[in-house]
Parts: sequence; structure tokens; C-alpha cells
Amino acid sequence: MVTKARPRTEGAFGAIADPTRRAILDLVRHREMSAGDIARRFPVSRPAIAKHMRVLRQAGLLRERREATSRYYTLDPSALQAVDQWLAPYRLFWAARLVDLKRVVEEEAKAKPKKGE
Amino acid sequence: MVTKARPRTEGAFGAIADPTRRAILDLVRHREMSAGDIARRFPVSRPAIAKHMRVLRQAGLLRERREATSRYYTLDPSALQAVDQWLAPYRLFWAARLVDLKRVVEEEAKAKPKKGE
DNA sequence: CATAATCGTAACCGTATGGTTACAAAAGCC
DNA sequence: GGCTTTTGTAACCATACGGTTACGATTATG
Repeated sequence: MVTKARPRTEGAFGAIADPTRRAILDLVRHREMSAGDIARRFPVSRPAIAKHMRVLRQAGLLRERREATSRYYTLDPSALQAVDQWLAPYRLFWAARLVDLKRVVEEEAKAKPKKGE
Repeated sequence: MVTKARPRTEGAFGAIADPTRRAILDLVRHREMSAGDIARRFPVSRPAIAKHMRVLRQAGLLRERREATSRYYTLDPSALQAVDQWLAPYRLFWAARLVDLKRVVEEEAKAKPKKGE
């Protein structure tokens, strides 16, 4: 039987699903870092980090610069816009919830007025 | 050897990693739907959808209302705020890219100094 | 040239994931 | 009480995931 064989870490959504990969992005977001510098910050082995880096790279989230034997990485955030855009309609929801809270507060203030305001 | 055994679909990030689950959220975001109504929209079996629903439920993304034998689901978007908040600093990146393209060009020039072009 | 340093990859391992089919529970209907 | 509808879950399967150790490629350095 032929089963579907598409990787589940493809794309930005899959890339940021793993907390280690999010932490890597949070690192290279601030400053350019070498692969070794990045790996040294995590409790797992360097090859494990290298695999995470490959996922991030294939998602288009990293820029690579080679110098000598080192590879320096910086963030390429553009692929994250897909997540941001998907999230946009949901942002309206909790914005509406704030409006709702505002209404509740106003009603309570009208029902039992506490102090001058 | 005891290996770590934490599920990778836990939390909002894992929940939205799967495209089917995102599509389910996009459905219940618009209107309340029964489990069957949801499942009917996808080319996979109903139990497969039921498992996705469980992941979404455990991530706190669904509200359930039972009526007769049916279960109606609506969105509870609050858990998505974690994603939104993690994304916030990155949003600044492409906002800056839109507002001040010149600065971005300078930063890139600093990052990888001039290959012939 | 030999050696060390840096980095990616291959091979392997145990668990999680996403799918299936089969079955059980609960409520409406004859 | 039986029967159907709706739903969730259990058991199972193939593959992806995240980790490890071993190894190879590349480059600077003595």
C-alpha cells in the first residue's frame, strides 16, 4: 500500500513547530551566529542542531554566509509572513474580545458606579 | 535507555503545524459546525478528523457544545495568542523592511560585504 | 604535509504522527 | 425494545521526527 510521503516539517508552520527551532530563530534574530555558536547553546548534540538548521534553511528562514570553515547564519524572516497572514483573521477575534470586555466594564460601571470617572 | 516522550503536537504551535488542522480552524472560525459537517469537507476518513479535533481540543482551540448525538464546535482563539506574541518581534522585521528599505539594504551590505554585481 | 577546527551528513534507533478499519456509547425514532 | 445516526476511541500500520555516534569535506595553521 502506498502511503502519502510528504514531510511534516516543510514550510514555515512546520519549521516553527519545534521549540528548539524557535529558539534558534530567536538567536539569529538578534545577531549573526556561527553554527557552532548556536549549537553550543543547546543541551543536545551538534548534529541534532545541524538537522534543525537544515529544516530552517529549507523553509527559507536562514541566510548563510561562509567564512573559512565557519558558516554564519542570520534570519530571513520573510517566510514567517505566511504564518502572520494566516493568523491575521484570528487577531481580529481577540481584538473583538477586548471590545467585549470594554463593553462589560462600561455596563458594570453604569450599573454600580464606583468612583468618579 | 529511556528516551524523552513528550508529544510534538502539544500546544498551539504544534496544533497549527498540520494543514488539515489549520483548515479545521478556518472552518469553525466562521460558523459553528458539527463534527460530521467538518469531517465531510475533507478527503480523509472521519476518525482521522476526530484525531485532529482532539489535538485542537487539547490545545484549547475548540469550544464544544453537545446537542443530542451531535457535537458542535466553535473556535476558541485565545491559545493562538502565544503564536502571535512569539511572532511579534518578527513582524517588526518586515514592517521595517516596508518602511525603511534603505536601512535594510545597508544592513545586508554589512552582513555580506559585496560580491560582484 | 600533518594536524586541528568547524561543519554537514549518513546510518541507525525509539517514539510520535497521521492514516486506516472495527467497534462502542449515546440519543432520536419506528 | 430494536434500529439508525452521530460521534469518539482502540488497535494497527507505514513513515516522519528528533536524537545519537561515526565519518567525510573543507580550511587554517604548525
